[in-house]
Amino acid sequence: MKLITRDTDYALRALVFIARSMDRVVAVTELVQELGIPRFFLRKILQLLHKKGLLKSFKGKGGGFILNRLPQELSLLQVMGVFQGRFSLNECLLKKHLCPNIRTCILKKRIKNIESYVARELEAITIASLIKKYART
Amino acid sequence: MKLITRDTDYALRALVFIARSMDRVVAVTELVQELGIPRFFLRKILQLLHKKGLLKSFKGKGGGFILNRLPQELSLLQVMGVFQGRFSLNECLLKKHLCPNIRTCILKKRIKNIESYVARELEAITIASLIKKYART
DNA sequence: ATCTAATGATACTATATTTGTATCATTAGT
DNA sequence: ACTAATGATACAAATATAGTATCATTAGAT
Ligand code: FES
Ligand code: FES
Repeated sequence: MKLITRDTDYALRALVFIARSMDRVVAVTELVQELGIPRFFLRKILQLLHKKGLLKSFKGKGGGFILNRLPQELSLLQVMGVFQGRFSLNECLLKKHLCPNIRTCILKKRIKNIESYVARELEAITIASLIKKYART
Repeated sequence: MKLITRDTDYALRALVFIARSMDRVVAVTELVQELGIPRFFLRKILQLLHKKGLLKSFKGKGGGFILNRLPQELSLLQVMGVFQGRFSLNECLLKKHLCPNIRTCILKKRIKNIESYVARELEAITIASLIKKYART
């Protein structure tokens, strides 16, 4: 089972490419050619990133997208948030019959700990950290 | 987005209940009454747990299930494995165009680290640790 | 032996999510 | 006016999740 869905994946790649293009406006056509993502699907993804404020868009001829955040403030966690909602393991594993001590439930605490660890790590994976470390072919 | 699906969830509750019943054979009917899980769905789940060797089953009148593992050697990770397959974030986020240094890819390493952390934690959540800490109502 | 209450195996159905397509309106550069 | 881009929105296909149903097999009880 995968934690990261395809749209998150595609979005991340597009964002990395756009970030590398600095302040140049990048059109969908270019991204499709570079990344090999189905055109209409990618458009929908970029439109959503725009609606959520992660991208700035320009309509009309010569239009396209640029980042609307600093690369160091744009994380994988945020991108996942856009397409997959908030990450969690599961609300409550042992319902009332099996786990009466809701206040002191240690299992719940352990689950929350895992969740926040993962969230922290995914937040640390920023676009900036990705464009720094990898050169283009 | 939830990491744990319903069948894993149900399976865990059933296993906890069965573990608490010690060496007594527990039938589906009893579990349905206690846990309020749809009968046929629960049957399918238990049959799969049996096929995967986590439960021992007894057919015929007075039949049912008992654990086929020591509670301290039966973890949430194993149960998830049965119903959801191996947990992973995503194979490779930035394919060859964006991430040419496959051998030294730091992103990949970070992702693997998150995965193995989560796996370790989920393995530490054993049935034994659950039946010890919570009394029945 | 027969009845009965349990699981084994397997196929089917329904619902939700993921993934992808298509169309028309709007905008802006030339 | 023409053209090349995104915005909004609806539609459709594929897959995964959740749940049902049926018949065969087994073993205890009488
Ligand atoms: S598992 Fe939900 S309160 Fe303990
Ligand atoms: S992300 Fe796949 S090799 Fe770097």
